[in-house]
Order: sequence, then C-alpha cells, then structure tokens
Amino acid sequence: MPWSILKLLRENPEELKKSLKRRGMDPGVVDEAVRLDNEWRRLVRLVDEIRHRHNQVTRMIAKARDPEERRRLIEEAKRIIREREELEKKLQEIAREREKLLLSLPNIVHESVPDGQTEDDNVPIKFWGVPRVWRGHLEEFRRQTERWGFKVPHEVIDWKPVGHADMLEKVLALGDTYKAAQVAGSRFYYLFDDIVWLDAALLLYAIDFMTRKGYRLVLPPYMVRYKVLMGVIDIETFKDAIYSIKDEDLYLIATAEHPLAALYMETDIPEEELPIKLVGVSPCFRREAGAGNRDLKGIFRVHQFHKVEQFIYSKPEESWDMLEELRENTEELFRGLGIPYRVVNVCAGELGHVAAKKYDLEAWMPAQGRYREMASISNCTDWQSYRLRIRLVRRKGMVRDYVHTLNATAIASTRTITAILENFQDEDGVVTIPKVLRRYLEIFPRAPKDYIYPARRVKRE
RNA sequence: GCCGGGGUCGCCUAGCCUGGUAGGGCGCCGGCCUGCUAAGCCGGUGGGGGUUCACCCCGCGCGGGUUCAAAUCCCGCCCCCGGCGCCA
Repeated sequence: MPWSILKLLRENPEELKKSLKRRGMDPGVVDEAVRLDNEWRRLVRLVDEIRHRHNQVTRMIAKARDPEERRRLIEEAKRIIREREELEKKLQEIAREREKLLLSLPNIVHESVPDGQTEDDNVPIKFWGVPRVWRGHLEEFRRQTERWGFKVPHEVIDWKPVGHADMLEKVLALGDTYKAAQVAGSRFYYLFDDIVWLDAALLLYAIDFMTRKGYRLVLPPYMVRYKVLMGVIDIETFKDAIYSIKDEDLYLIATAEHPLAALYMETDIPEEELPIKLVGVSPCFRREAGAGNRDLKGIFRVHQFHKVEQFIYSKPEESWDMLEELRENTEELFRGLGIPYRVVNVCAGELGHVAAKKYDLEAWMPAQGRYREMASISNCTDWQSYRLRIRLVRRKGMVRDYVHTLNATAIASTRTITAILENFQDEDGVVTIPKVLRRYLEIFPRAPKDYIYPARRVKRE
C-alpha cells in the first residue's frame, strides 16, 4: 500500500483532514473515505470467504467420478453462487463509491506551502531584475514588494507604457483578435510577421536551453484518451479546461505535461533510470471556462498557445530537489530574456488538486503595474503516478514504489510575448527584442533582428 | 475503413483446437555453497485482504456473456503485426 494518500488515510486521517482544511475544502470527506474503506475491506473479506468455498466445491466437482456425487456438488456450487452474487453486488457498489472518493482527493499539501485561499496569500520568495515602474504605479509597486520585506531596485519612468493588447493590435498592428473572434470566437487570435517570428524564436530558445541541460526533447500526442486525462488532472480541471473531439474518446491536451506524464503509464521504471528528464513542445488548448471576463483583451489568456514544458520522473526522495532544479531552469530562461520577475510560493488554497507544492514565476507587467503569471512549477509527488500506475522498482529487496512526477513551464509563447511587449517598448512604441533570441532569428532574412517597429506613432495624452 | 494473424505474472515463451488450481526460460531479489569471480543448488518474483509470512481472493489486453468451472468457448472494444484501400 505505497500510495501516500491511502497510507495517510489509514494511518493518520487527522493529517489528511488538516491538508484538506488548508486547501479550503471540507475535511468531512476524510471520515467518509475512512468509513468506505473500512466497509470495503469488510466486504472483501466476506466475499473472499464465499469465493473460497465455491472454489473448493468446484475443485471437488473436477475430481468427482460418481455421477450422483457430481450432481450433488453442482447443486451445492449453484447455491453458493446465489449467496455470493448478492454480496458481490454490494461490494461492487462500495468499491465504486470508495474508488470515486479516493480519486477525488487532492494531493497532500507540503509543509512548506503557505496558508491562504487567494492569490494575495501567495508568498514571494525572490525578486529578480530592475522593473520599470511608471510613476503612477509606484505606490502599488511598493505594496507588492515591501509588504514581504523585499527592497526591489527599480527604474521609475514618467511615461505610461502601452498595455500588451494595445501594443499588439494598435501600435504594432501585428495581431487581430477581432477578426479571430469572428472566425473562431473570443480568446483566439491572428498573429502576423514579427510576432510570429518572435513566437518561434522563443520556443527554439527554450528547446535549445533545455536540451543543453540534458533534457530529452519530445513531441507528444496533442490528443489523449479520457483515461489518461483522469490520470493527470482532476474532474474540475477537466470540465473547465479540456476540449473534446466529437464522437471520439479523444481530448485536446491543455499542456504537454499530460502526454508526457502518460509516456510511462503502466510501466515499472528501474530506479537506476531515474530521474528521467524530458522537455516537450506542443500547442496547448484550453477552454478557460471558469475565467469569466478576466483578461478578455489581447493574448494573455487564450484558447491556444505554444509551450515548451519541462517534465521529470523522479525517485520520491529526490523530488523536492528536482522541484528546485526546475524552478532554477525557468528562472534562468527569464533572466536570459531580461524580463523582471518574482517567484511566489503558491498558497494551499490556490494549488489545484494535483500539486503538493507549486511555484509561479510572475513577470512584471509595466503597463498593468502588476506581476502576472508566466510559468508554473509543480511537484505532483505520487498523485499522477498512482493513477497512471507508474512505479519504480528498487533492486534492493525488489520494492515497488510510485515515482514522483514534476512539471514546469519553460516558455509559454503568448504570455511571454505579452511580457516582452510591455517590458521592452520604448516611449515611441519600438520593442527591443531580447538579445538571446537573436541567434534564432538571424538565419531568416525576413525575421526581425533587434527591434519590432510600430506601425503608427504612439499617441499619449 | 476492409481482410487475415496476434496480445499470457519485468522480458521471452508453453497452454487455447479438446474448459478443470498458469508451466518453462531469461532477468532480478534473498539464501546456501565456494580462496575471489563465475558456475551450481534452494526459495521468491503482479494486485488486494488478513490474526503479516499460516492463509485466502483476484489476475492471461479491456468489458460483457455461456458454465458448477473460462487463458481456453461466444459477443463488443482497444492495441500490435501483415496485406488491401484511402491520404498530407
């Protein structure tokens, strides 16, 4: 019984309740789960006993030579079956309920995760870069940094930067979300020319960086079966995020994490092969059903984008170090781009079912005067591997444990583009392209190299 | 999409026709033996329950059915291989 949640449920249900309370969930499900688990175990014992009796009689029939004896035993077997069927029905019912409830339980919150239920309760652990802060945002900026005791060096500017949505559509005129809305709906987009080059360059930058670190490059399926999704996300996320294919058991992936986690489903991994480090590249499709009217303008929150994703299968005892490695990778990528950011330790209530701990990397957005999520870095411990039956086999004693899975954004194209548009525009609307992207652009004659120029003059009041 | 062949306990494989406790090899784990290594010998090797080494149940791609009894017979689905068709 190596699954951490079941283990805790049986050995220390109070701890499990605490974890649920920290997530702002009803801890009552734990009592219900304990009750169902006990009842299930009781019924398993009963049913096993009857099956045993039936097996005994059945074996005697095979041996019986006397026809009268045989007839008598078959009658006896039939009688036992009638008795068995009733209990089996009950067991099946309880087993289903138990399974449903167990699979609905969220991951156990790690002790280093801060309390809290909203974004405001996330705790910044570090700031990097020298953010440009418009004079009108100064007070807001101080609140977002000093509240946590950080003194963040920043450059004060007197002109107000243009928001990423207006930069894209009005200043640069390289995106059209109105036409896209007509064609596909809101939260879709057409991108043109330099922005498309930028998208491609960002992906290559991340792929190059991650593969140099020894991560294996993977292009995964963009659609997966229902069974796979239930192995990697919870039912709520499924409803809010996942697009399905009509008349097929296929669903568009919301991130490469899903097919990467499933790459080893129903597999025993020898411990000497761990950690397995992958970098996936794929489009991501998200319904954003729970998003309401948030970020309706521009390309910050959209139904499709490209992402380079880091993924690690790890031994349980190494996963917390791996989480820090993934965080460092993502940070290095954003430092390379020169985008000022902070890293927050996401509070218990905002974690999502799957993760035991999660960091978000948030870029400073000079036009909004806020840090906004660019990347997220999670340790899912054995939550996914239990469901997908991914185990590691230890040589010593041939022990089977569940591996730990971790995932992290390397680069999500559209979001990173919004950060570039806001951070690297000058007063005239010219956008400077991060130097690290140059090598991925210079081989193409028509790609921009150093700057993206505005289509029209920036009007300021 | 059609026709044919196949999917067995980590890997390979026997058993299927003719229903009656799933056998062997490799690998691995533990032990014995042995100057060392190798070989050899013995036991173990999936999931679950349990009074935790007694024992029991389940497990032969998945799900149903027939039967006292299903790896074995029947039906549906998934996947793999070969052939045909279609196709960027």
